[in-house]
This record gives sequence, structure tokens and C-alpha cells, in this order.
Amino acid sequence: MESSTVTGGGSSRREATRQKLYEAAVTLIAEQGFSATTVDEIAERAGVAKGTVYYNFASKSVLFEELLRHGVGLLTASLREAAEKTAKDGGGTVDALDAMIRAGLVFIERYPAFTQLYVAELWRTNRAWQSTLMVVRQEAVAVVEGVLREGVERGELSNELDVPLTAAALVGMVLVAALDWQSFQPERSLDDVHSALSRLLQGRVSGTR
Amino acid sequence: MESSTVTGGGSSRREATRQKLYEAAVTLIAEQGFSATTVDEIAERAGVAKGTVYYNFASKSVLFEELLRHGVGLLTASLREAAEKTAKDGGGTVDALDAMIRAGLVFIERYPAFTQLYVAELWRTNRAWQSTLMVVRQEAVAVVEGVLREGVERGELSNELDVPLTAAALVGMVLVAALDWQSFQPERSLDDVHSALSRLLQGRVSGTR
DNA sequence: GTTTTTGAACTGACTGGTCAGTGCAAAAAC
DNA sequence: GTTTTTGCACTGACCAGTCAGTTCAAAAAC
Repeated sequence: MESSTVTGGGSSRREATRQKLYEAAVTLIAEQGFSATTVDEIAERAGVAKGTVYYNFASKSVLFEELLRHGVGLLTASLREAAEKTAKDGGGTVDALDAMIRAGLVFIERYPAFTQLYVAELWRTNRAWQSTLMVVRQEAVAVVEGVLREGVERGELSNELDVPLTAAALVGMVLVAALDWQSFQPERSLDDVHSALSRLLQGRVSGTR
Repeated sequence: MESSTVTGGGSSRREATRQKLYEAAVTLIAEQGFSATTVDEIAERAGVAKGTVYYNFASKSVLFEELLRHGVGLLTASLREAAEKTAKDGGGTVDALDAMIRAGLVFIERYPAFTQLYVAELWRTNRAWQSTLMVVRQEAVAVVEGVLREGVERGELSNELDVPLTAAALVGMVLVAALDWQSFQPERSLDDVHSALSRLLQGRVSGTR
């Protein structure tokens, strides 16, 4: 029986184990933080022995770094797809941003633990995995920046717009609103959250109507 | 000389020691996280003996909780003051929001470590200090929600506006933009950041001019 | 003289990482 | 077709080190 090659990685027994370890680690680290999560816990949750963790990953930190890369890879792919699909359907820049907001919300709804963990670690300094985190952050923000920049070039967005800062602000808006939604108002629908953010993006906050 | 710490002024000798401990703890925990920070480190950084930590605080967790309460107290006071001052000067709701954004940025510029730590812990679950965190979060968000709600009542904001979600989104926008600013573009001025966020708030993103 | 701080020793529980050994399915040898 | 070998993936007991929290006599500050 050979490789039913799923995207990017082979599907050996080993790969399945790694996947289980990712899933176990992401939940535990999101809840407790990296340091408070023990390798024993991760192994137990994944249903494997502790030694297996070290057979598959060089160290606890390396497991975490690869988890980060894996997760952000999924996010950027999703954002990029949303932007491209909008462009192909003849939508403008604002439509693309709106589609990316929705894609971001869908991602966070699906992988809340990863999002939580990412936010918690992103601005720490002096950590072993800081360089990985920087790279991975830039990948994600770059997608948003790209759409903004193109919008400015095409005259659809104000040329006074500060691309990097606005990108960060938009990402933050979605991130925090979504985490708050998940944590404190889980009964709300994704559409609710999306329309509230959409309204904010399009400046339809002021005015009585 | 008072260095920038999250604590306000104290009077007794004991209070001074507590402040030194807060200051040491906030930096270390922001950088490394709660679990990775040892009590020995905190004591050393504060320049006191380990025994002093336990003379002043019942435990490491209690020290952390009191730190949280104090820091968020300062933030909410600052936000509230900004909103009230704007109201007194005859500004509208949007002006009040703008003033609060600025107040938030000033706070984050002054206490970056506290902000970082707060964001890192806010959405965690199953932590000992979760209830403290919830209370403290609500205090802060309530200020923003209050201004939004009043704006809707006075017809200055759309009555379709989702108050809690918009409040969370605004807070997130400021938080993430500011942390990104501090971490990745520290050369930018506060005014730069403020005007970019202000533009976003007022929907002056679209359009060429 | 009372409050606060010191500083070093100690405990008991926990943690990241190691390693000799097991299980097993496919390949090789017969 | 049966037996033997190979080597990958996994196991779990074990180790050396670490940390929160305690204790306390003595000093310092007030």
C-alpha cells in the first residue's frame, strides 16, 4: 500500500502520528500555554507514548514550531483563495477585503485553539521560536497588505492609506472580534459577526439609517 | 525617579516593594509567559529576596492576579477620562471613540509589557485566574460599549450597530495595531498610528481622496 | 518595639529528554 | 511456501535537573 499523496505530505503511519500530536498539542497549548503544557500530557492526549513524541520531533519546541508553520500555512492559503476568487468574480478591493474577513472568521471558527495560541505567542520576545513566528506572521499579513496595496494602485482605496498599519489593524479587528465571539458569545452566528465587521470596514457606523 | 510601571503611586514601604515586584513580574511574564517565569527571577529582577515575595503575596498566582487588576484599573480610568473629556468639550460620539483610541495607544506605548501579557492570557481557558480576567475584561470593554450605546441612542451611530461585537472589534483593532507597531515598526510615531486607525474608524478607506 | 526584609537551606513534586527493548510487516533467503 | 532477517515506528521506565513554596533566625528599617 503506497502513498495516497494528500497535499504536501505523504500519508505514512508516521504522518498520522504527527497529525495526532499536532491536534493534541494545539489544544493543550492554547489552554495552558507552552510552558505549562507537558510533553507527557501531549503524548497522553494523542494516545501515544512519550518516546513517540521524541521519535517524531527533535524537542518540545520543534514540535511547537512545526505546528505554527502548519497552521499559518492553512490560514494563508485560505485568505489567498478568498482574495483570488473575489477578483475572478469581478469584485472590487473592498469586496476582496470583505471576503478575506469572512475567510478569517471561518478559519477561526474551525481552528479556535490554533488562533488563540498564535495570538498568545505572537508578541513575545526572547523566545526560541521567535524567528519562526516572525516569518509566519509576515506570510499572513502580506496577503492582506497585497490586497490593500493593489487597491490603492487601482484608485479604489485612498492613497493616504497606511498599508502596513491598516493591514495590522484589520487583522486585529477580525482576530479579537472572533476570539471574543468564540469565548464570550458563542451563540452568535458567523454571519452576525461578519456583518458587524463588514459594517465597520465600510464605514457604515455613523448615520441613523 | 519613577520608571514606567503599571502601578500607580504608593505610600508605605511595603507598597514600594510591591511595586518593584509588579514591575519585575510584568516584564518577565510578558516576555516568557507565566509558567516560564520563576519566582526567583522575579525577586532577583526586583532586587529583593525571595522570602520578600512571599511576605507580600500569598503565591505566584496571587501576585499575577493583583497585577492584572491594577493594570486594567489604570486602563479603564484612562479610557473613561478620555471619553468624558470629549463629552465635556462638546465632541460627538465619533470624537469620543477617537479620543479613546488615542488613550488606548498612549497606554500601550507606556505599558507595552502589560498589554502583551494581557492579550496573551485573555482567551485562555481553565486557568486559575480566569474569573479575575473575566471581570477585568468586562470592565474595560464596558467603557467602549457604553460610548457606543449612547451614540446609538442619540442617533449619532447606526441603530443597526451591534454594540458588543463592534466594541470587541474596536478594542482588537487598537490592540493589535499597537502591538504590531511596538514590535515591528517602533520607529513610527503615535500620531501615525492614530491617524491610520482614525481613518479606518471613520470609513475613510475607500475613495481616492 | 514593631514591622518588614533578608538569605540560605530544604522539601517534595514535577519535567524534558534518554535509551534499551518490543512489535510487526515486508524483504530476503532458503 | 516457509523461515529468517531487517529496520522502522513505537514504548515506558528512568534520570538528572528544576521549581514553587516553606521555614526561620537574624538584621534592618521605621
